[in-house]
Amino acid sequence: MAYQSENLIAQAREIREASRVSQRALSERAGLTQSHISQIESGKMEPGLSSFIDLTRALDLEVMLVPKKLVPAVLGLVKAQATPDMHIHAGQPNDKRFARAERLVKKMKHLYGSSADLDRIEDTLRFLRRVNLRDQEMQLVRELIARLERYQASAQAAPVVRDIAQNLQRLRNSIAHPAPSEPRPAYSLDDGDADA
Amino acid sequence: MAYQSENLIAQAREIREASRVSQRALSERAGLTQSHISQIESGKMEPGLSSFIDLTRALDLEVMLVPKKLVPAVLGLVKAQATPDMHIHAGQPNDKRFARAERLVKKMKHLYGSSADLDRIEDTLRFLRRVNLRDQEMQLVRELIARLERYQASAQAAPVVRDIAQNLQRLRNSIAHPAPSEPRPAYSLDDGDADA
DNA sequence: GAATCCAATACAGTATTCTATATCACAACT
DNA sequence: AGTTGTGATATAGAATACTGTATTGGATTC
Repeated sequence: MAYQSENLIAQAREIREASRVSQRALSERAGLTQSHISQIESGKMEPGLSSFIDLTRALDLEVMLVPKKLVPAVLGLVKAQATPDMHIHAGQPNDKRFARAERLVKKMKHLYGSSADLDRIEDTLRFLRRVNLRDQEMQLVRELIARLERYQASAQAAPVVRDIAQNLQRLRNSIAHPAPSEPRPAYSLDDGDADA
Repeated sequence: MAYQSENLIAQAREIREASRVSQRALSERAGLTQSHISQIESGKMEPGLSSFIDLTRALDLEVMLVPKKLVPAVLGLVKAQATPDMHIHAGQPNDKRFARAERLVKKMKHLYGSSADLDRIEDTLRFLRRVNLRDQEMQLVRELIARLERYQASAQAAPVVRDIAQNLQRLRNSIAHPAPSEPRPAYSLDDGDADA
């Protein structure tokens, strides 16, 4: 099931990982079991409010209620403080990034001939561009694009390109088919979409 | 009961009352039952995280994760903007609309058994919810949902459901596989995190 | 006094969380 | 090869969230 809470949970997970706390260590501090935390983080179960609070408190976080209107302000506040030595130049808006990436792919197709992998990348980029990506997801995309740029002219570009294509597609699938729980109907093929 | 969540819940209740929204009205917008809300507010039961989020979102609030250190700052920010008379738009935000629709589908699956069409609708809704829809597109979705609500119990629901599923899927495909490269309004709502 | 709208409460049934314990596969390091 | 730490998973059972529906008593307003 696609839950409304996945953002919050993903955030908590990121912070846990960033602070190098293992699920086990956290479980002791928060008073939950490791298995429980694993299932929550992997989206296999939806925590109760109090479990979630326990979890976040153990990470030195507070759950707060903020008027929608103020969300950007708070976000700014938190972000400013959170990464004092993180040099993520927030410069380029995502949209431009995608535009550049698509141009790059086009150029590669033109130079080295088109391939199934390049086609896949192009297609997936076009898709991802339209979606609201979480920071974490955007980060992944950024990395993949950077890698593509780095290896574009390399001799062994082929396997790298394939890997990038696979990663992008995986991300895409995780967004397009976010439901891990339903008994998958037989008609749903593993990879592509049912679209036609 | 006296749990960690007492505060948050009390806060939510205060805001509900300040906005003069009855439990019943809120229950409809949040997709919970009035009885449920009453028990939550009176501390007789601890809501799940997602129930709580549904609740707060219906009150135009966001649940956010804030480093303990920054809590006073955020508190100040929120309080400064304190609500002289906050009232809630009658217009349902899209998010709520989707939540309701998904809930409806779930109910239908439960009542009449799940079908390929219902699965498809569920899947597609989950997808569309994540995407930036243009006004025109959102309008279509709204109409389709309204139709689903109207026909949910009808005798000839089946063909209607199928038609709705088809329409939704077509919309989805047009987004996932845009024919030409198209610009999109880059608009990032509430997804924020402090990245590691 | 009747009619509303409100919140609280009850109750039956289902679905899910949550605990506790254990295991597995995969790393990294000795 | 063995040890250790990681996260993912399995299973079984107790607890409880959640739905739906319905009723209650209180406060209003006509």
